[in-house]
Amino acid sequence: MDVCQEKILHHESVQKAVSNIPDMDALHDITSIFKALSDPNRLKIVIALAKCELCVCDLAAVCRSSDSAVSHQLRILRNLKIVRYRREGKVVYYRLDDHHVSTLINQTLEHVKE
Amino acid sequence: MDVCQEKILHHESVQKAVSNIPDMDALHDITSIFKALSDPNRLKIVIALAKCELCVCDLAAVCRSSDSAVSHQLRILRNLKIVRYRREGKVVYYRLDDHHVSTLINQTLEHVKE
DNA sequence: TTGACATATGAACAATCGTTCATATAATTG
DNA sequence: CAATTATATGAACGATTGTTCATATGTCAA
Repeated sequence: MDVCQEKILHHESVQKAVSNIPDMDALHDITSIFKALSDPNRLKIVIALAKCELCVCDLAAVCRSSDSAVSHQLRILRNLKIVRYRREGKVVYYRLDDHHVSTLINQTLEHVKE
Repeated sequence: MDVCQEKILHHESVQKAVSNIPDMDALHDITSIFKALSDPNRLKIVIALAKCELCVCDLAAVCRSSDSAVSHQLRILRNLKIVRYRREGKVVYYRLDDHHVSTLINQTLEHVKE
């Protein structure tokens, strides 16, 4: 696949567009967040946690999904630093970590309400 | 899979969280947008189009990808009403359609710059 | 220590995704 | 008309995803 000599119809516009594209690392960070929020159950989890902290079985109830499935999804959200957790005895409580995600979610919910 | 009688530790919090979860249709709409933006090439396309309209081969250059691949991605964005297009002779110009997506993208780019 | 409970995790599987390649369509040019 | 250019699309393929099931870990209570 050779894409270096690609034909371009509007060089100036392309150059301007390219200069506005974030670097690979930033791009990866953004798409990771969007991918995390593109699964219905993960989105439900994040929306739920935007209100208050909840434990795993609470979140399973919110998602109407199994504890195991939710735990798997929480690991993904944890790895992306979207959620934090604290253990209290047998129960593990999750809450949102990144405030960017909170505002992103709240803005999105506002848009949907329109 | 029986999830109706799921154990719940914090009934009140769960109830509050559930009442805040958008209905299935809205949920599907939101996750579709996020999924669209979770692919690096589609994100590049949308970021590029946030600045000005571009034709398919311009976008292929921006993504450093093939015309065909970009065309496939544009169809997805078209179906989600994220982009619009207009034909001018042989050339098809794309631009962002939904202003929600524009603001979402611009806000996200702002966050990344922090 | 044993049992019960809450959560985590690895393997496996079907389903979905994004690309490539070949081909089709649409518009322009000669 | 035929040739060329720009874009679209269907089929096929490997890669990734989200779930389930079985099992492991961690904590408490008896």
